[in-house]
Amino acid sequence: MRVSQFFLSTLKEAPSEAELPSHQLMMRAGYIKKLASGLYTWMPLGLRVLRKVENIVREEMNRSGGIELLMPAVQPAELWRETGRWEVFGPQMLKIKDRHDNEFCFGPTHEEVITDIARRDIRSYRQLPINFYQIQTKFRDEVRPRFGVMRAREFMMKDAYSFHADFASLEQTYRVMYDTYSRIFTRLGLQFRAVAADTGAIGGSGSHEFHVLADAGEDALAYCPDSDYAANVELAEALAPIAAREAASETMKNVDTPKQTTCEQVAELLDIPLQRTVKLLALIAEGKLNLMLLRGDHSLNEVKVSKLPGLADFRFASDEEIRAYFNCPPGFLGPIGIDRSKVRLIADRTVAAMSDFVVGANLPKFHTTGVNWARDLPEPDLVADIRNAVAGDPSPDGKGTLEICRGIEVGHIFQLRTKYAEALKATYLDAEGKTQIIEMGCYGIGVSRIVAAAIEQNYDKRGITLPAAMAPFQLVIVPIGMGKSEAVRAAVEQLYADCQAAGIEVLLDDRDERPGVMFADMELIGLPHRIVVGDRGLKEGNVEYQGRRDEAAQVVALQNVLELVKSKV
RNA sequence: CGGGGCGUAGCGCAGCCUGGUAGCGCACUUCGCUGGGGGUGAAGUGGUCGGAGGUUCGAAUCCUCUCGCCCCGACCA
Repeated sequence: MRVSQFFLSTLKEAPSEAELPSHQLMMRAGYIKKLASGLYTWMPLGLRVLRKVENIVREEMNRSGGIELLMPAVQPAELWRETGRWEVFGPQMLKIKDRHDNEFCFGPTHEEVITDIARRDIRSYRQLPINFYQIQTKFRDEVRPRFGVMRAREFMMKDAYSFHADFASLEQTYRVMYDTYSRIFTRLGLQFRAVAADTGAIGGSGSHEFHVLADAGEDALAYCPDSDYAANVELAEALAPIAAREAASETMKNVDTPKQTTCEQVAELLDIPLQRTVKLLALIAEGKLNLMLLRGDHSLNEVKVSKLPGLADFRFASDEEIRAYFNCPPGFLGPIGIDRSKVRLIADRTVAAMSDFVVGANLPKFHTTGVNWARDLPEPDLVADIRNAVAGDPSPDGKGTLEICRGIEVGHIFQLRTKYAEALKATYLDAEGKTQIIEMGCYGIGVSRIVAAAIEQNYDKRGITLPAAMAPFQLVIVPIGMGKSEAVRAAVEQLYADCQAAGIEVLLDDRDERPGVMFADMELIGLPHRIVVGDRGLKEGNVEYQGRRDEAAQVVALQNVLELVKSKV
């Protein structure tokens, strides 16, 4: 491709709305253009990258026995009412009406449609297992779209759905998909991690997320460097870091904390580590008050809390409710001397193992120090894992301590079991001629998000440094003074033709711009290899080669450069 | 949904407080010089100042409403 016949639109300054490096660079490099909030055009250059990702995903899916099809983006409401998700999915689903006033949605996902296909066309166990997939535009009306195509409303997704006669078959395909996803992200050249995930509302027995590792990631991941344990912190089990409760050594006393309402402030005033304080959170569930006790430096995990008995539909108590129950403002709440017949005390495992701790006195402007379980207050009504795991916690597999890193979720695989098949009555006849419910799995990859995530992981001060597998072109030829030097022109034209003949995706910057302009543009858009041809080197029969991530260029004989590039791409 | 901020040329911004008929940098067009890291000179193109209504002799500027965009938060005491 010649730049003069392509469409480049680079910017020196990023639009002010872009915050993340990947978003800024995608805008500056002219990969994408925004149409409206969460809606982006993939410009020619960006589309080439998107297609690279798409093709790798397709190749690997096909290699693993996936069968591609394409379902409609617009789906009838009727189908969603059958599974009850028309209401459940909520405002994230874009609902539309046709001219006859019939209701539809722009598909946020395709379990209903694919299961409808399965119930119509799958009749026998002989047709199972089967794994359908598609690569298609989805629409989810996000509360807050942000970071460009990272969290857009309209996005490209690969979604696969497998159907099985029994759970063992589902588990087998699930493992195949796990391996397929690992191969896809490896081929793309990304640093990633597969983590155990919460199955959430979708249900089912198994689920893994695939994350591209990046500081800007919206998810926190807990992993053990000494083993293969890895989980989303939402799910990671938090063990008590303290082996056993130590004996009480301090006497309990109230201290003045006139303005100190947070653990941080109290710890600072008393000049003690935050790890010796305990904070209380008042939750209301089933009309009852629950006090959650967490160490001062820990944070509540709402997913874990909602799984405790009687707390499925909890909410945080309001200030007014707290005052009514405790006759004390929030910030000074304490567990001592409260009516335990009305309030349930739920302690995190860590808190249950603490001694001589500091907690609110349940008295305005006072905290209590030297508090000990049993001696000063009855043991908790329930000891449970209610916090987010933190770095330094013991790994749940007992093989070391946890580290925390951040990731961008780019893939998610689920064992759906029979949830949708039951609702939509998707059945088959087994070998005995008996009707059975079909087992299902589903497997998603955020194709467009991968592009943003990859750039988030691969950029420098000059621009994008995408892995070769995703780069829009493999090689750029930059001629210096092409318009003036016939020797340069002849050399680059020959080289360009030779590269094309060799099957290299080559871009020729034939704009006859000043060198700095061309270098800057080509570095910005992220091409892995560059050959510079100028009169200066050509006199000696030389050109320059430089990899996008190389410190400096190397001089190469013109006659050898094609071989060099062939060995690199 | 709550809070904050911003809408002026393709992009980045100034002007608004204190009303007087719109400006800067980049980009773009033409010509010249230049020619290995976003060079330079000259001459240009491009904006109903997000929209509607109001106040005023006069509104980008003041008032009201509205639309859009961005950020933070969504109960962690």
